[in-house]
Amino acid sequence: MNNTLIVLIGPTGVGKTELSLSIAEHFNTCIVSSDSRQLYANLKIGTAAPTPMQLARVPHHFVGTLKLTDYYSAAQYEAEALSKLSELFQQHNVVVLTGGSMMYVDAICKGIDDIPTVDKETRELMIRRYEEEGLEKLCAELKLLDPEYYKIVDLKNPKRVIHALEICYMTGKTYTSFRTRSTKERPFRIIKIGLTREREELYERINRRVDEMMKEGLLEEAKSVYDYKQLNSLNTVGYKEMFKYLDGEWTLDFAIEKIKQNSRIYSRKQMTWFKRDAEITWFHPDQKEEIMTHINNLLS
RNA sequence: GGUGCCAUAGCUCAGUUGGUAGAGCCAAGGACUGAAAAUCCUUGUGUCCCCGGUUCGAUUCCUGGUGGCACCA
Repeated sequence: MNNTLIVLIGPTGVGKTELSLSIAEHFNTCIVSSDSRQLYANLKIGTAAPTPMQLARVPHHFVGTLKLTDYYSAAQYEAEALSKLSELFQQHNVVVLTGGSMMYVDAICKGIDDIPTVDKETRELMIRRYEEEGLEKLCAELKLLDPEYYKIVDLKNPKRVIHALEICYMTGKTYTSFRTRSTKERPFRIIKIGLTREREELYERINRRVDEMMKEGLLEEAKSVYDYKQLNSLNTVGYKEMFKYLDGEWTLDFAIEKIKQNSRIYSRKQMTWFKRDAEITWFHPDQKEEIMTHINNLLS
């Protein structure tokens, strides 16, 4: 029997965690998380990370393993998660992967190009140049250094332009030369299950979950990491809004509304990404029977 | 009760020297390969409060009404 990775995806708040536990328990296996924020140990409440009780039910990987100050990226995740998977497949025929970080999921399923990691100095320099010289100047530079990528890159998106330039400067080669955009072969079979709900139903769940987070102490959690608020790990829905409140810019009620709103927007962005993936078979989270039948049909 | 001001997109408002209107927010759609819960892009027909009047033509000017706000009683 082939090793199989069951990939459970869907927008935030749809109900991935609970279903992933059921499936993992059914196959007596473990869960690999694909969530770029649940990775951080100090962001439990605001990222709706699995609770201690849930963690006790099924072994999880890549949950709460990072410090807020750690640098991390989708590529690092790809390497570490693949290595972890090959280890897990020695014990299990089936492993469950779940999470909402679209690029992390794709990094595992399709792989991403082998591009050097940008060092701290280069990134800081480029961010400073962006702030001092402006985006247009950097675009003009990219046009000279990598005309091919210049033609297709979103010239209004600073992160894309900056990253391409970082690679050009660090390697002396064009960013294009690293961009193969090819899909990598994986030594396991992948079954993609998408979870979805009616828009209204999903929004209600998201709104309710934010209220729950507040009751569980999201504000206290945000206070506890306030000193790190400028870090990328805290450029996260749930925390950035609480910081606005703590800084006196927003009222608490307004900040809570913004968390709900930004979570709703995030869920739509996730759906936009997942919609174009033809390999996903979609279900409502309540269709547990149908999902298990679907998986078992593919496994047999 | 009197006087003044206001009434335009789901919300906050701009504007039309009279030729039926546009910003921000919201919302929706999209992009996405080492910062991704990030970052970026696209999308605006609405009884211009209601009834009359003036006018070739009124959301715009005028009478009256309704609602809101302020001040005076």
